[in-house]
Amino acid sequence: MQGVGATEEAGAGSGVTERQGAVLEQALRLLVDGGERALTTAGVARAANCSKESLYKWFGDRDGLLSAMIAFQASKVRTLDVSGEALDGARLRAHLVAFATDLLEVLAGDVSLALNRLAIGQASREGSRLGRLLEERGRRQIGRRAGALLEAGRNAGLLGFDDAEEAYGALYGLVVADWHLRMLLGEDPSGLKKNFGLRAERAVNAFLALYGRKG
Amino acid sequence: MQGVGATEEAGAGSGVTERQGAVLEQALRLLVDGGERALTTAGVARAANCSKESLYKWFGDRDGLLSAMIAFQASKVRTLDVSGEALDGARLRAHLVAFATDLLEVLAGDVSLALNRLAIGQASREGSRLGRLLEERGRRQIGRRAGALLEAGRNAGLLGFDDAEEAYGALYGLVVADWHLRMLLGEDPSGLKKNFGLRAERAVNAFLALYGRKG
DNA sequence: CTCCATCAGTACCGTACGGTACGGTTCGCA
DNA sequence: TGCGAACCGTACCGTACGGTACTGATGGAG
Repeated sequence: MQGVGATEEAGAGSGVTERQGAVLEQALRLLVDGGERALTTAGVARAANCSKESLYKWFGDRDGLLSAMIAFQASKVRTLDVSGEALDGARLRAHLVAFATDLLEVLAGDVSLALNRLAIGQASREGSRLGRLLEERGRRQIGRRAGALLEAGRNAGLLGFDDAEEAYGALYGLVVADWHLRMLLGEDPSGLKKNFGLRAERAVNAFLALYGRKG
Repeated sequence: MQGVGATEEAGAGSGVTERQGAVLEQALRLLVDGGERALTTAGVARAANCSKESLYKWFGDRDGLLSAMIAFQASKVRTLDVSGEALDGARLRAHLVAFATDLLEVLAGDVSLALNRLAIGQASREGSRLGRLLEERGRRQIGRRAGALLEAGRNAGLLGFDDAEEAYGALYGLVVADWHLRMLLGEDPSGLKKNFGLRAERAVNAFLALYGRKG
C-alpha cells in the first residue's frame, strides 16, 4: 500500500503519487462533511493514516495542501467534447439540455460546494490564490465545453450570436440563476435537485428563444 | 459619546443602540478589509474603543456579533418601491435597467461581498444560520422590489408570464450570470464594474425579448 | 547482514483566539 | 458629595491549531 519510490504518478497527471492521492481523498472527505474547521493537519493525518511530517514534506504547508486538493479534484473531471457530429435542431437542443443538467449537478455536488466555500472563504486573504485556481480548473473547463457546443450550433446555422462569451453568459445565467449562491449559503440542495431536469429544459427553451435560428 | 441608558435606539429598528451601531460599523470595516481572519473580538474591541466585556454583554458571543453585523447592514438598505406609476414600455425598460444596475452594484459592494463570504464560509457549520439570515434580509428584500416591478409590468400588459418567480429568476440570471461568484472568488471587481451599465442594458433587452408583450 | 530512505506515531512549541475576571474611570442622579 | 451603573483597558486562562523534532518500524539495495 505504501509508495515504492516517490516517483509513481496516479492516474491524474498532476504530479501526485498514489499514496498522496489517497491522502487528498481523505482530506476532501473531511472537508465535505466538516467544513474548513474540520480540515486540520492533525485531522487529515489521522484520517489518512499518515504523519503530519509527511503532509508537510509532500505539500509544503496547509495552503499547499488546499491547492493540491483543488488540483486533485479538478484532475478527476474529464469533459468529453462531442464535436464533429452532424447537428440538427433536436440534437442541439438535447446537447444543451444535457449540458445544463450536468452543470447543475456539478455545481450541486458535495465536493464542488465544499471547495467553492473554501476558496471563497480564503478569497480576501493572500490575493485569492485558491479562487483563481478554482476558476482556472473548474469554470474554464466547463466553459470550453459550452463554447464548443455553441460554436458548433452557430456553424450549423442553428444559433446566431456575435459574442460567444455573451451567449454563454446568458445560457449560464438562465440555467443557474441564483441557485448556486443559495446552495453555497447552505440551503438544502435536496429540495432543489428534484427540479434540475425541468429547470434545464426551461432554461434551454429560453436560450433558444433568444439565440435560436430557424427553430 | 457613551450611551446614556442602554435604551436609545439607532435609526435602524433592530434593537441596537447608537454606540452598538458604531461598534458594528467598525466590525464591518475590519471584515471588509481583512476578511474573517481579521475579525477577532480583540480586534473589534480595539478598533471600536470598547472592551471585550461589553462586546459579550451586547452580542452574547462571536456568532451573535456576526448576526448583528448582518442585521445591522441590512437595516441600512432601504428599497423604495415605485408602484402606482403609470407604466409604458419605455418606463418599464428604464425601471428594469435601473434595477439591474442597482443589483449589480449592490452585489459588487465591499460590504456585501464580505458578508456573503463570511456566511458562505460558515455555511457548513451550525446549520448555516448566517446564510439563512443573509438570504432572508438581503435576497428577499431585493426580490420584492423586482417582484413588484414585474407584477406592475404584467398588470400594464407589458409583460407576460405565469410564474413570477421564474421570470424573476430569468432576469436575475441574465443580469448577474456568474459575475457574483467570480467576485466572491476574489476576481478584481474594478474591471467588471465599468461594464455594469452596458451589461444591465443587454440583460434587460434579452429579458424583454423573452417576456415582453407588444414591444 | 548492514546501510539507508521513507514513513507512522507522538510529543512538543509558539501563537492566536474566544471567553472571563478585575481594577479604575466616567457620568447620571439623589 | 456619595452611590451605583455602565464601561474601558488589560490581564488572564484554556484550548486548538500550524508547524517541527524525535523515535522506532519497515523494506529495499548492496
